[in-house]
Amino acid sequence: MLQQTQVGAVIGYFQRFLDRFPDIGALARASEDEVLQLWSGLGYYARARNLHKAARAIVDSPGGRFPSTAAQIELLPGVGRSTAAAIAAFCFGERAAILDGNVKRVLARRFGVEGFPGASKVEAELWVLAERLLPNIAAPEEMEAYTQGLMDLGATVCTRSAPGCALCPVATECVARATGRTAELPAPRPKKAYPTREAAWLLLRYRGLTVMEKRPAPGIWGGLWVFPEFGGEDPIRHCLAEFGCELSSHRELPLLRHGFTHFRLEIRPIVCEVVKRERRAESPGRAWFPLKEAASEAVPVPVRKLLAML
DNA sequence: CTCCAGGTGG
DNA sequence: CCACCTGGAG
Repeated sequence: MLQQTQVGAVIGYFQRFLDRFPDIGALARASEDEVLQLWSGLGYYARARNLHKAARAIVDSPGGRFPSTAAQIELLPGVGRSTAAAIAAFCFGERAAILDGNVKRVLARRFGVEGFPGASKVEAELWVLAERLLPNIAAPEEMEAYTQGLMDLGATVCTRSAPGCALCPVATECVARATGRTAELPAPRPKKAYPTREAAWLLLRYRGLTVMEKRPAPGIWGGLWVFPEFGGEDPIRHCLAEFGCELSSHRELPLLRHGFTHFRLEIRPIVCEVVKRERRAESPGRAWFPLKEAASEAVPVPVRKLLAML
């Protein structure tokens, strides 16, 4: 959950998640849809799908036990080099280097690493430094304090703005500090203009029900339920042809904007009042939900917002 | 409103 | 290299 997400946003999700899935077996036995329900609103839903897959992979593995080395842990879906190292260091005392966003900032400043962390060349340089800095431990227990200390240094002292250099244990050896460049290091992400996409969403209302469609994975909101999108001109004709629904009226709600990493989505919500629904087999991946319960399904934030307005 | 943080996988 | 989401800061 903490991959690409800050602690404050995670805590509530983490507690609800562990209440429902107290161990790997419980997670493995659950459906992907239920896992996504508990992840709904947290974003980056591939993490949830991967976590679920990882639980099943562990349960189905020969020993049925959680892998105990960084190299083995990294084979799990959704677990990369840094997360694998963090688990191995904290749980098994392995001498493995982590490199999360906070640590990258500490290293970039302390060693004066130029360039944007994320550029592959800079990334490689940071990994070399992270490995080289690992302490020569006498016992596995020592890895915890080192790893936690490094992460906390970045999270609480070597912060992005206004770092607390006066409190920093490595201030005297810090390149950024010595050259007065703590504000310039690490280099910011190169700016890039990103496009706006538009989408019209149909919010059908019929006897306290609404229809949603399951997005394919991978892709945006993969595995989540989203209002049907349509690109046509005429909601009345579209609803009849696609959903067998006769409308008495339809109205637009205010434009809803949602930002992604690489584009911005402008959602035009169209509330459609259905008076008559033709009986027909539901296509797979499309379902009617009671409006009152829809918000507890696996839905992304904009859908949640719109449900609150219905 | 805009900008930004934050790892993994393809 | 790019795709993937959201909330908080400014």
